[in-house]
Amino acid sequence: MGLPKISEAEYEVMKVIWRRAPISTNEVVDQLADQCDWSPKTIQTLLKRLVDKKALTYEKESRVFVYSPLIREEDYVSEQSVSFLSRYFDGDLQAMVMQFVERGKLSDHEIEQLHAELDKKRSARGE
Amino acid sequence: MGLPKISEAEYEVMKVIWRRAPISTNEVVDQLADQCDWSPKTIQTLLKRLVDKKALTYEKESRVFVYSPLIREEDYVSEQSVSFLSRYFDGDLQAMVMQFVERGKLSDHEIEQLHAELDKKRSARGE
DNA sequence: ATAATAGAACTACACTTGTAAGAATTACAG
DNA sequence: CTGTAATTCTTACAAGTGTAGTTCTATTAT
Repeated sequence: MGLPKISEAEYEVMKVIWRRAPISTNEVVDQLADQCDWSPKTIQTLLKRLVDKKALTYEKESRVFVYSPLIREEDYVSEQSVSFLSRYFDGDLQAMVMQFVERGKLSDHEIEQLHAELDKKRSARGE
Repeated sequence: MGLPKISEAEYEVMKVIWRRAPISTNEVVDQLADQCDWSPKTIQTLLKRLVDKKALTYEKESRVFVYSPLIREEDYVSEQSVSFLSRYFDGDLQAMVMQFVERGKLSDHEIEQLHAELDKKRSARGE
C-alpha cells in the first residue's frame, strides 16, 4: 500500500531501472537516449526525485551511483490499474474491455485470443 | 484527438456535468457535496478551469451559470484508456486483463462473465 | 431606487512536474 | 600533489494542480 506517486517522466526512468537494475546513472541516460530526448541533466533530476520518493535506492561505486528499484513493477502497475479502473470504469474491468470492443479497438483476432486465454484460466481454476 | 487534458479533481466535476447537464454551479456543488468535501470555491475554480480548457461551456440564466460538456465522456474515457494501456501494458489489453486474473483481482464469476460477453461479441461479428 | 446578497471574477499560494543550467566535489592521470 | 574531467548536488523557473479567500457585479427584495 501507499506506493510512491510516480510522474509520467519518472515512470519512463523506472522502466529502464526495472529492466536493467542495478544500473548506473550513465547507463540509464544511454538507455533513454533512444526513446526520449531528454538532456542528461533532466534524467539526473528524475533519478534524484525518484530516490527522494523512495522508489529507488542507490549504492556508490566509487564516484558513480548505481540504482536499484525499491518497488516492484508489477505492484506499481497493478496499483495504477486498479486506480485507473476505479476512476474511469467504476472498477469494472469488464466494462473497460467491452468499451474497447465496442469502439473497435480490438481486432477479431484479439478478441479470440483473449477469449481463449480466459478459457485456459477458467479450466485451470475449474479443476 | 487533442481532447483537453483534465486533471483528477476536474474529472470528478466533469462526471457530475456529464450525468446532469445542463446544470448550474450550485447544483454541481450539491452533487459533489456527498462525494468530496471541497469548498464551493474550489469547485467554482475547477469549473472555471474546465471552461478555459474548453471542456465545458455555460449559458447565463440571469445571474446563474448553467454548464454543459463540450466533450463526450466516452471519447474522453476512451482516450484515457488507450493512453493508460500504452503506458503500462505496451498497448496490450490482454496483458492487462491477464494481470488482473493473475493477481486474483477477478473472481471466477467475473471471469465467466467476461468470457461470456466476449462470446456474444464474437458470434455477433462472426456472422 | 437602493441596499443586501448571491454568484462570478480575480487573486493566492504551496506543491508537483517538465526541463534543465550552474556549482561543487572527487577520483584518477600524470 | 594537483589539474581535469566526470559526476553529483544545488538552484531555477514556468506551467499545472489542489485548495481556497477576497473583491466585484448584477439581481432581487423592499
